[in-house]
Amino acid sequence: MSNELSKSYNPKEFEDKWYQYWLDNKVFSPRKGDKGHFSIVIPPPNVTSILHMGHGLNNSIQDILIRYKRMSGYDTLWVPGTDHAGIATQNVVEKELAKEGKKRTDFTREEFVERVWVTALRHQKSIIEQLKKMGCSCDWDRLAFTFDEKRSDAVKKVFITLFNDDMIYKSKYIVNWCPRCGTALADDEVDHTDKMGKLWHIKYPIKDTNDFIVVATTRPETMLGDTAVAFNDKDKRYFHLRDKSFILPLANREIKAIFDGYVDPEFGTGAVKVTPAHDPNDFDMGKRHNLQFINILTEDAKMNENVPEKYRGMDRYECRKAVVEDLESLGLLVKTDNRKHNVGECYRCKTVVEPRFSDQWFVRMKKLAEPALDAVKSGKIDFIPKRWIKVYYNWLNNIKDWCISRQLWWGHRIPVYYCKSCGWTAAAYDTPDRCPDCGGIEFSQDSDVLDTWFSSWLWPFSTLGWPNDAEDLKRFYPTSTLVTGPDIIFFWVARMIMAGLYFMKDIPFDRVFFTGMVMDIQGRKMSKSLGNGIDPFEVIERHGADALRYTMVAVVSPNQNLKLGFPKEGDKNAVDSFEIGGKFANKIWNASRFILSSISEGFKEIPVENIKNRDVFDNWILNELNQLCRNVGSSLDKARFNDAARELHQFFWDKFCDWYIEISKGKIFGDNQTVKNETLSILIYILREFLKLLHPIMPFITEEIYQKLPNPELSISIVSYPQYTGKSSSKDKKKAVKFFDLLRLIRRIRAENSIPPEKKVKIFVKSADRDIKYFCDNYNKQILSLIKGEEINISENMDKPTGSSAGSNEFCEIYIPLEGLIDKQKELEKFDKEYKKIKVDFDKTFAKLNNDNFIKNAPAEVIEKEKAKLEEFKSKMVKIEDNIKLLRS
RNA sequence: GGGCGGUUAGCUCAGAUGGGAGAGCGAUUGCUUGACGUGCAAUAGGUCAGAGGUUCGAUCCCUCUACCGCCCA
Repeated sequence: MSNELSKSYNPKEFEDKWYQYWLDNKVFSPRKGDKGHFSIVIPPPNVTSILHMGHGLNNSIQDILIRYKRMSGYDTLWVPGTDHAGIATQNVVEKELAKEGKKRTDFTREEFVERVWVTALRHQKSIIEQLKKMGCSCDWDRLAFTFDEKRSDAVKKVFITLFNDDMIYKSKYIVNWCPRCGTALADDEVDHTDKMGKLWHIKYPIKDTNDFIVVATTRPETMLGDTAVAFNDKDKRYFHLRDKSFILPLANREIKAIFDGYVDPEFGTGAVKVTPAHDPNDFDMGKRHNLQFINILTEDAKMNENVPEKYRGMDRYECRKAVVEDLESLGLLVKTDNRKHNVGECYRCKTVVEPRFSDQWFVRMKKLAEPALDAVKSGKIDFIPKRWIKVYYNWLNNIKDWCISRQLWWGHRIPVYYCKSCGWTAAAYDTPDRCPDCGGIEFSQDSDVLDTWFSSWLWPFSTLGWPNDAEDLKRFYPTSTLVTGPDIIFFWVARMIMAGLYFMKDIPFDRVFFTGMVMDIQGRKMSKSLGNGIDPFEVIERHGADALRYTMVAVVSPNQNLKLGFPKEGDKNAVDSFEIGGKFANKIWNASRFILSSISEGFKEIPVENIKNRDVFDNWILNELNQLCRNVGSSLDKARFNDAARELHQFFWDKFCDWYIEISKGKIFGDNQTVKNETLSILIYILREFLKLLHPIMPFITEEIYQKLPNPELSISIVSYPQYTGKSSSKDKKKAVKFFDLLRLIRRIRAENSIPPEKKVKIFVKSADRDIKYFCDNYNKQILSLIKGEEINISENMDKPTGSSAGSNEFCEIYIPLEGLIDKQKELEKFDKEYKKIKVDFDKTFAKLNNDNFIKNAPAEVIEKEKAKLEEFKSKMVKIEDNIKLLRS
């Protein structure tokens, strides 16, 4: 038959083919249904480079949700897109230019931006290809970019609205400044790490005395910008200095003493130098005490004209060295300690940030934060895992205004215009025609651009057509689940909730699923500098996209980061985490191959409900499938992806392949044509339903096989997801398990006695159990083939044949005559060990049941269960005792 | 300094509402078994970090300690 599968699983042969097929048949387009909508907006990957493993995980999960909901009959939309990533992308291009020996400033702003566009679009193209390779079922007709025309309109609209609502203001403020990027950074764009540094203790002479005060600092060069020395306002030790001033060494300026609650009297001498233009705390004190703000650094962190001539033009670290040397030669350096202190670094380029006093734009956050807090507190938005809620609360409760201006070229230009004649300022879509104040006609636009997050916080509605009254907006907003990393809970998640509530008057999504972070096998973050990243596309190359997807979802746990290993070319010892998925795919492939190859010409599938003569195993596997439908569905509903993956794996491998297919062989290779057709029909049915259940996780292999089964529909992607029928019977389950236990017991005896496989053995079963007897009589052929037996005899009463090895379980005893091959001593040891093991359990249960308090307090059903356990242990023990007696006699 | 997580088999991790410790990988042993050696069968391996407490009963709840990680100042 033409429907046979090729000999081995080779995903390359069909993955691309099916993706194209899905596109051609518009499988990913929304379909109106009666179940309402389910929509996801992709966390837009940065166009700084191609995708990494974090994206692999994140997008696999989104696709699983989308495909699951699509099959479940929802009107489903997954909006794809990318992020222009202001600083990051500009940095990438600047690095490219540096390789050519050029700088950004060698170009005009327009030329440079043009150049960034080229890079951005190139990366966007790769990202889209990669998402397709992974099988992501995005609706590509709705592709968005945070910096495209539609999103730019949304950004302008939002800025202008907030500006007019007095929610945006411009102010001189001390911001985190990255001297390499030449721009301000938001608080959360600064990474803080503890680093070993030095604490210098410096003498500041007190004016008109021979006395001095000692201050300590980790950044001595900033002293050139000092404008005060501060003490705690309750520190009596220094009250006598209240009206004194100090001579600032090196600069020889006079600075005054201030008293402020901020100063910790326990720290050092209790005296602190104050540099209002270069330290955020000092900035606050400077404002409180009306100090002078002296900026001593240029934009690239060199000393400027406000320091003594000697130091001008020096880099901040060079200057630090010079200052320390000079202080030392003047005898003003008291001592130098080693000290751990906290250093802020630019999250994009790792340069140490410098607090800088400058003009910046801010959004007032308080008013936005409150409803955002309520949305989560009231449960309108749910977080998975829940613990992130606390982190979210904590941030919103301590919210600070958001610095949104960036001194970059790549980004949304701030839509603020200044009248060149009178300074009149307004936010507008385009350059105003005429100044309403002075009638002037010349304007300049603010040169700064907006923080990237100022466009991404609009993503859930800007992608659906806002600010237009778009159809998509009505149909898909609010979106359903957001899948993202907890590292951007402040940057992005919280702000999207604020923007949604402010502009749409509704939450942007009702559930946020936070993924774990992808780590290398040693538990370190994957990073370019460590070179420990795994390229998802190398994994696809080796194992296929299905294996990648399955593995990540199987390995992930809702609370935990995930560790993944993947050997580089030629490295044979390294762990390959993705084998899990590869092996599973291979198993599915081969089992399917077996089933398909058993279909002969002219076979007609019989609907399962029409098969009347189902046996114990048919009923058992159908019931297991029904349970599987329930478990997988509920796991996916709860976003417990690893549970779903495990359940599917267990069902298919341990139940379907190991038992059902094996047992069915006896039937499909038998003479009874009706039994053969019916069994094959059940095999096909189970396989097909399983493929549907698995499809959201492994879309390609499931489509490939599904299409080869009889009567496929257009695509497995759009058939209904199998549902739990509500009915389940455990009757045949108990019987089937009894059968499996019987075979396991026989196999164990064989294995323990190292009986060679070619040796066919006679088996004697002593049992009064009706089911056991039934199986021995009716499944003789299957049993003998599954355990390599010659014949099987069953009787309620029999003596143990001499020279036989024995084993027992709750329901039966098994004897296998071995004609003197058995080692009596070994046999005794085996029973002894087994007996001791059960005895421990027995004693525990026995003690429990003899504890009055237990009987008095424990629920009846628990007591019943314990009693049943006791009986079970007892019966096992008796059987083992009998065997021991026989051996000894 | 404040907060949040983690500590379960050699490794990676599961273990809803407390009631007989699990999976995958790895290890050991034996297998060209009518699809699969990316396989089959069997076996071994755990004071559930430590110490208290609550309870008839604790891997699970509470307190403290140790170590590891993350976030915020």
